[in-house]
Amino acid sequence: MILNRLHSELERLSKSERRLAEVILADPQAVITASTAELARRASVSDPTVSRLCKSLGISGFPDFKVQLAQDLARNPSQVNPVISDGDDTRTCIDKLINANQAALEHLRNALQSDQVDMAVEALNRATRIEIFGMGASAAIAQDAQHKLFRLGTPACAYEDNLKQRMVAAAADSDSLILFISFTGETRATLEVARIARESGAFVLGITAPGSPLAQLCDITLTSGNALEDTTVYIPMATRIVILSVIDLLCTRLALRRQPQINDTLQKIKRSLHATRVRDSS
Amino acid sequence: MILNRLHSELERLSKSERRLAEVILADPQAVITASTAELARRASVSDPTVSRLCKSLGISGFPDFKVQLAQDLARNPSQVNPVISDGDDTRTCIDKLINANQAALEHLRNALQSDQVDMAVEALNRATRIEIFGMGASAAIAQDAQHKLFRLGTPACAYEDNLKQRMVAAAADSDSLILFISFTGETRATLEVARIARESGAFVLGITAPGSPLAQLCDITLTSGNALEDTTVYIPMATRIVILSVIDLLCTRLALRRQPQINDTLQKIKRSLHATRVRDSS
DNA sequence: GATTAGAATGTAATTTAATTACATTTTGAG
DNA sequence: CTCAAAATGTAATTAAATTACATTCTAATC
Repeated sequence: MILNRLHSELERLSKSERRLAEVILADPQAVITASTAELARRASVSDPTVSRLCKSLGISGFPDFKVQLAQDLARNPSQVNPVISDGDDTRTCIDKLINANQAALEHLRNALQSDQVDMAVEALNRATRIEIFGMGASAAIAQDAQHKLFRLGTPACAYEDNLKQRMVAAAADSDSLILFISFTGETRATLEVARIARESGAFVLGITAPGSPLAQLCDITLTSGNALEDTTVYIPMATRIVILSVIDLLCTRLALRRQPQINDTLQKIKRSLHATRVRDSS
Repeated sequence: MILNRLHSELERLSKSERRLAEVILADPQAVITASTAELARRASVSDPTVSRLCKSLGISGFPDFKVQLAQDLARNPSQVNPVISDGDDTRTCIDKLINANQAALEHLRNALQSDQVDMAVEALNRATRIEIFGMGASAAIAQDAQHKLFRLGTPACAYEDNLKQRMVAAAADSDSLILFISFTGETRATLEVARIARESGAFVLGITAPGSPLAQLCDITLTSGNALEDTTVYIPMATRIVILSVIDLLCTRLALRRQPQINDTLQKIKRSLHATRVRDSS
């Protein structure tokens, strides 16, 4: 999302460039039909400033900028200011929230690397036992993951309690896979458990912030959507949706991977999940 | 849709223009980064032909054409069949899954009625105690809801166990609000608990299928996204995202409602949730 | 089958838009 | 207060797109 980047980099920009950015943010729709000169005039800056701003965003030039912006606007039609403010009525809140969540998913689309996903699925497939660790807000997600994974044939269990996590991590072996769910990947307690997990020889899979201390300890890391934090559209919920979607993807791939012989595997998944939904009432 | 028009008017066009149109249709994505000259060369026609084609479509010129095309492509993300099938590679899976989830949110945007939301928030605000009931897959969601709600000042507790739910429902009074999370709203066990809840005089709020037996027992019902089931893009995960988003919306509104005196309430929410995320490690 | 009007297309010129190069101004450190 | 570095604007240049015009093709008529 170009507009998000513009907003989050407002600080970084110089006076004229910021003025320009503000004009763009104020009415993005108008930009896609404008020329360099028009836009420059509207922001009371010179033409080259427009080019420069594009360059500083890593875009080759203004025409390209327009095209990218057009695409973004098409995806998020109601690009209202994504930050919820006090005076917003309920309808506005609904729209902003949904926009933010959709944007989060769009972010995920780009952030996910299919080879990483493949490797994670391969590891999940090999494991004879799957342990899932999530604390605080991630505990609910871990529980959700357990629900999905253990239906796919491998014993899976979620642990919220740090002490239990330690014990489970210590008891794990190379047949185990331990899935860490941690938004920031910086919690001390979680890091210690991860170290224990490594020593035990288990495969360590992280859904966390790439580059974080926790990620360093993982065999494979998939994004927790932490990059969304820098974004104006950041809403705590958004990252949860990102993590849930990642887990969903892993389960879907694993299911496909495990039953390649049956042509319409997905029907099976669907049916099984459908049954789930009805029987135990989701 | 420019591409559709291009396709349907192929007949009408002259030889060179048709050749050009075919090249565009063959790889529209490539067009939005190309220049007139590039595109002309690829179709073995002259530069002006490109301009002419745009004009004959009623578009002012090639740059405008590119912008419109970019928007179209962004809106129809590669027209993939949304149902995941056996042969799909990982990338396709990712795209389909994200598309489905985005569509689910779009559905929610239309399904949510702001007056219903307002009434639910009002009820949440009045309650001195909030109980949250979810079974099976909804248990994780209930836990998540507890996490969010109890930070807003009212004691909130999630129960997965049906027996505990019965006891809590029986013990509730008119100061209590009981939130039922049930995708279908048809589970017998849940219905019985709901009846007990009504008798106790508690306010009964349901996130479930409108019109379902459970919904009949609720004072207010918000959608669980059940209508998505009928849709081709239906993916189990999608409804979970719908329910989570509904809960998120309720919490956001409640937070705004409770602290109207402070101008930038959201900053507070943000900060509080930010703190949450860091402190207890999400 | 030749001739010619009209459409289609390409070539070259022109215009327009965008970017680069350079000069001037502003900003902030010492 | 001075100076260096950054920021910004002006003017020149380049690149892109379009228009004007010439040529070629098409097909209808004699």
